[in-house]
Amino acid sequence: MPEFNADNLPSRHFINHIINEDLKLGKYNQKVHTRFPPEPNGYLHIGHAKSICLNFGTAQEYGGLCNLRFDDTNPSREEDEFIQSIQADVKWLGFDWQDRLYFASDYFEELYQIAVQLIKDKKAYVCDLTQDEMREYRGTPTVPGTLSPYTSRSVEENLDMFARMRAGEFQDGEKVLRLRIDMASSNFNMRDPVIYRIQHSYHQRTKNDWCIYPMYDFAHPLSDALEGITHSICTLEFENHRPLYDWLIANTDVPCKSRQIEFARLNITYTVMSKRKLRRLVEESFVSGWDDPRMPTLAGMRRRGYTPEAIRNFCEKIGVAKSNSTVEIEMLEYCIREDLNYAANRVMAVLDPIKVVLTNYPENGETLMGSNNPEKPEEGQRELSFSKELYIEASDFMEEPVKGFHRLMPGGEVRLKSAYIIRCDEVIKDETGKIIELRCSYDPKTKSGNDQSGKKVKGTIHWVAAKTAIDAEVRLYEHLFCKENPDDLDEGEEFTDYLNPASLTVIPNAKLEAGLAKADIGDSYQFMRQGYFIKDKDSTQNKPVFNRVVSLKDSWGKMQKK
RNA sequence: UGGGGUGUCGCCAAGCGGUAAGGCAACGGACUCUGACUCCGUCAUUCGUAGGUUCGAAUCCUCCCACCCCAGCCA
Repeated sequence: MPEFNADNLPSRHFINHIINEDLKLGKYNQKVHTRFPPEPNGYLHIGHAKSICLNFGTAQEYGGLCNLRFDDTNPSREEDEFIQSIQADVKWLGFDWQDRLYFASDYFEELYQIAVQLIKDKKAYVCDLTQDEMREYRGTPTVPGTLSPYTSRSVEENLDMFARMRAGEFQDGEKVLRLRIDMASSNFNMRDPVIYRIQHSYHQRTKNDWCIYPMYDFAHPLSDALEGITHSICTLEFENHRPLYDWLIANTDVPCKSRQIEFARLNITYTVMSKRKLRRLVEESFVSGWDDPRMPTLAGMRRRGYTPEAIRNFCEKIGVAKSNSTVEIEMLEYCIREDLNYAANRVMAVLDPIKVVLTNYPENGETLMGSNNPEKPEEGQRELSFSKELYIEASDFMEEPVKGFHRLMPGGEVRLKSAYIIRCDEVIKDETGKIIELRCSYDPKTKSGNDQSGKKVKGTIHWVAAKTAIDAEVRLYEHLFCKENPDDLDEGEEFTDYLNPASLTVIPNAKLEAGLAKADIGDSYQFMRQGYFIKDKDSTQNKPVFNRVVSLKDSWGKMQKK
C-alpha cells in the first residue's frame, strides 16, 4: 500500500512534480529520503538555509527522512570547528536528523572497494599524467580529448598500482585513479574524470588511515546510493555532473538508484554568499567573525536577532526554481518584522537623547503602565517610571518644523506614549546654539488611559525618565555592502571596495527604560517607533549591548527623502 | 563556431493548450496613544524576439537574442 495519497501531494515547485511523478510510477518503494551534505569548510549561511529547508522540508512533507552528511573528502581544507557549528546551525533552524549523522569518510573503505571493482571491470585505471599533461589531454570545448597513454595498463597492474597508492608508496599528485568513460564527450566531466587523488594529509576523522581520497564526483553519488537517498537535491552548477552521477549509479553495484535534482542557489541583494568571500571578510577582519551580525551566516543572523521561524518562512516565500535569481533583501526584512511584530514585547529607548523638563510637574515622579504588546494582550502591562526630567529622541523635536511634521515643536503639543500630552514652552540652547533642553508643560488631564481633556494630538513619541533610565550601547546595523550586487565588478575592483562604511553605527550611551535591566542575552524587543533589537552577548553587568535586528518601516522618513 | 541550463510585473514565483495565482517592493486611502501593525484599493490585454501549428498558445514547433554553468588531482 502506498503511504501517500496520490491526489493530495504537495506541488509548490518543480521538485515536488518530479517526486510526485516518481511516487506515482512506484519508484523507490514509495519512499522519499533526502540529505543535506555540507562540506565542513566554513559556516552555514542563508543560502544553505534554503537547501536545508528544501531537503528536510521535502522529507517531512512526504513522510520521509533526511540525513545530515558531511562531505569530508578533502582533508586539507576541513576543520572540526565547522563540523560543530554546522550541526548547531541546522538544529537551531529547527531540523532534526535524529541518529542519521553521517560522513562521507564513513564510506572510504566501501568506496575503495567499489573503485577496485571498477578497475576489475576495466572501467577505471591508474594514470601517471601530470596535472598539466592531463589538462592538455583533456582537450577543449570544441576539440575532443585524447586518450591517456596509461589506459593500456592491465587490470593486474592497475590493481597493484591502486593498492600501492593506498599504501602510501607515491607522492602527492604522482598518480590518480580515473574512470574510463569518453574522452570525446562534450561534457568534460565524462572525459575520464579523476576519482581518487593522493593526498598525504591528516583527516580529522580517519586520522592517518588514508593517503588517497575520493573526489566529490565519485564519493557523492555513491554515498547517496549507500544511504538509500532517493532524491539528491543540489545546486545548478552540478547539472553538468549529472551524467557522471548517473554513470556511477549505473556502473556500480549499489543498493539505490539515487536521482540528482538541481535547483538555483539563493542570492540576496547587498550581500555576498560565497564561502570564499565570507571567509575573506572574517580572515581579513572586515567583520568581527563568522557570527558578526552583519554576516549572512546563520550564526551571524542568529546574533543579529533573526529567528529560525523568520528564516524558514523566508525560504518558503522565495520558492524553488531553476532560474538564477537574486532576492531583494527587503523580503528577508519583511519576514523578520512579521515574526517579531508578534513575538517581541514593546519597550521605550531613546537613542539620541535630548532633555525635557516638565516645569509644572511635581518633584516626585509616578509609575505609569504600558502595554507590553498590543498584538498579544495576554502579555499584559509593564510599569513605567515617569518624572519631571525626561529624555526624548532629538529627531522628535523640530524648532522650525517642516510641513507634515507632527511631533514636538515650539508651542506645539505631542503625547508621550503611555503618559501625558506635553507642550513645548521654551527651547534652551548653549552658547553655540545647540539645543540642550526643552522646557515643557504637561496637562494632568491627559493621563494615558484616563484622558479627560478630549484633546487630540497628531503625534505620539517615546520617552524615558531621566533618573531611572539605564545606559546601553546600541549597535545599528545596515546592509553589509552599499552595492546591490557586490559580485558585479569592473576591472580592478574588489568586492571589499563596496563594503558599506555605515554597516555598523555604535551608539555608546543610549537611554533605555529601567525595566530593560532584567533582559537576558538573546532577548529581543521592539524599541517603539524605531525597530527590533536583541541583547547581545557582548553585554556586561554595567553596560548592556543591544543589536538592531531591523528598523521599523518608516513612512515619515521615506516621505522626507522625497 | 562544443555541451548543459534559464528567460512570466522593479524583485521572487505559479502556470503544464482554454484565454496571466500569490508574496515582496511601490503607490493611493482608512485606522492608529508606535508616521509601526492592521485594513481596503491600484499595480503584466501580456509571458526574451520573430515566425508557425491550432477554433484557441506563456504553454506545442522553428529561427533568433540575452544571461548563467563547464576545460580543479575543489565541492
